[in-house]
Amino acid sequence: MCRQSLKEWKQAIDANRKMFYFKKGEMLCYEGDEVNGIFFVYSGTVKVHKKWGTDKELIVRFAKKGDIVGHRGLGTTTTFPISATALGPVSACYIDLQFFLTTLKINQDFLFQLMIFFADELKESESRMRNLAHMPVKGRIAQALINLKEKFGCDKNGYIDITLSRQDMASYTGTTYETVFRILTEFIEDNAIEVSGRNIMLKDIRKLLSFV
DNA sequence: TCATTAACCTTGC
DNA sequence: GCAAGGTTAATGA
Repeated sequence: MCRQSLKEWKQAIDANRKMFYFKKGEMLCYEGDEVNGIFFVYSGTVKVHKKWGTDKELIVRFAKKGDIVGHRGLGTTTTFPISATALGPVSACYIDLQFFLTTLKINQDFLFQLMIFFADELKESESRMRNLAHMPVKGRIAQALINLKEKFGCDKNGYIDITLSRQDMASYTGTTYETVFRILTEFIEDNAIEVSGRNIMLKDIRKLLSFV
């Protein structure tokens, strides 16, 4: 996006946006809800998840600052195919769908950026689907840890800059929390990672990659 | 601040 | 994967 169009876009957003603040555990949108707009995450982390069977959930992806949530309602369906839950305090900006669609028609650069975003997301989604289907659990968890580190980076102590419960890890990797716990223990014994509470530090990425 | 409760973690089977 | 027991976090008085 060029400077000018970004500036115009931001000004337009300021005129149309509504800021929303969510506490930990609060939901931005519910699967099946009518789509009236989309969210831009301003701060905090959001998990995007989907019901899987009757009571299981699968975490599709994590959205952080600057990411879009709810854009998949843009297609021919008029309801959200996913739910989104705040993992911590989140501020998000809600853009009216009509305004968003109008902007897409007018702002070519923005349209282009969005297309790139969709392409990247599709690529990641396809690779995750393949992994869930063919990779052993250990490989999936190793891959998930590497992905999370790439996406969220590390805090000042070297731990991955996202706090996930074992439950969330399990939902993200398509397994149960007991399995997550046991495999994390194996990784610790292998000296591949270090765990402090819910924080995880990757110590030996090459070792992790050997399971992928 | 403390007690109660709920959610989450860990472990053995 | 299930269930039990322990731990931590959240809530309300």
